[in-house]
Amino acid sequence: MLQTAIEMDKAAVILKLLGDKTRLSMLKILDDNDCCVCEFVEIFKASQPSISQHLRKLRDVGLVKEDRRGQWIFYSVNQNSEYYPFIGKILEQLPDQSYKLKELEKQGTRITCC
Amino acid sequence: MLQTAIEMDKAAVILKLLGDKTRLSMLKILDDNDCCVCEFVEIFKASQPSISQHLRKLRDVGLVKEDRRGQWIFYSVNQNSEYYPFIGKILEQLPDQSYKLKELEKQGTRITCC
DNA sequence: TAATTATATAACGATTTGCTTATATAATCA
DNA sequence: TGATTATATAAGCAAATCGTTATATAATTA
Repeated sequence: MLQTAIEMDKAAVILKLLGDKTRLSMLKILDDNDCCVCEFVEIFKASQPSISQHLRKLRDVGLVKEDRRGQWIFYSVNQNSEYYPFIGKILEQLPDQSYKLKELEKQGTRITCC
Repeated sequence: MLQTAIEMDKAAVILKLLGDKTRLSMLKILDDNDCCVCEFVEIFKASQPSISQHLRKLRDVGLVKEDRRGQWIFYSVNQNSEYYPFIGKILEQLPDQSYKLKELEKQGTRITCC
């Protein structure tokens, strides 16, 4: 094995977090783009608190970080996370989700909002 | 991407299954060895029904298969599963668990039982 | 054939999870 | 400054999860 293996316990915690459709898609999207909460609300047709709570879980283990820009808070993948190499190998096996952001742009929802 | 990406929904289901310390360790062990239920009971210091139920979940999605040999039922990773490439990339990042089987052998628990 | 061993399954309870509603905070705009 | 917009958080509830105990089934052994 090239890099140090992740501990079994920690791996299970991270995988459980990824074991939710919304959070998994979020991470896949964030791997390529910064994104704010209201965009996720639009993309997943979910409530704002629901999205916020998912993001909090990802942030609590350091997988994503937040960055306030004026009124908005943008989230991005934390590439310095000790888990980044681990989840990277998972995310790269998932289908590209960039069409979801393109849809927002088409709707004008991306620009209007953020 | 070289191989076809796994669907997002299916990936989340599989990751949730792997998001349990016992099941994750089981799969890592099974990736290298066949193993019977009583060995897992010994390895994880868990009850027999608990182990059986974990194995059932893995079997229900086709990640493992069973093979009765007399009194015992041996489990192994199902390499024909459509998810095998996906979980393979995860398992290869986990620390080797073969010492757990070696401990059983030292105790004589492996031979006695299976 | 009766007792034992290995495993599966069902029923139940405690805990966790993920959503909802309600409310608080922070930034912007009129 | 007051209203609006974006976000976070708390409380409560329903569903899912995971272990336990009890029991059933299948193979083996005495």
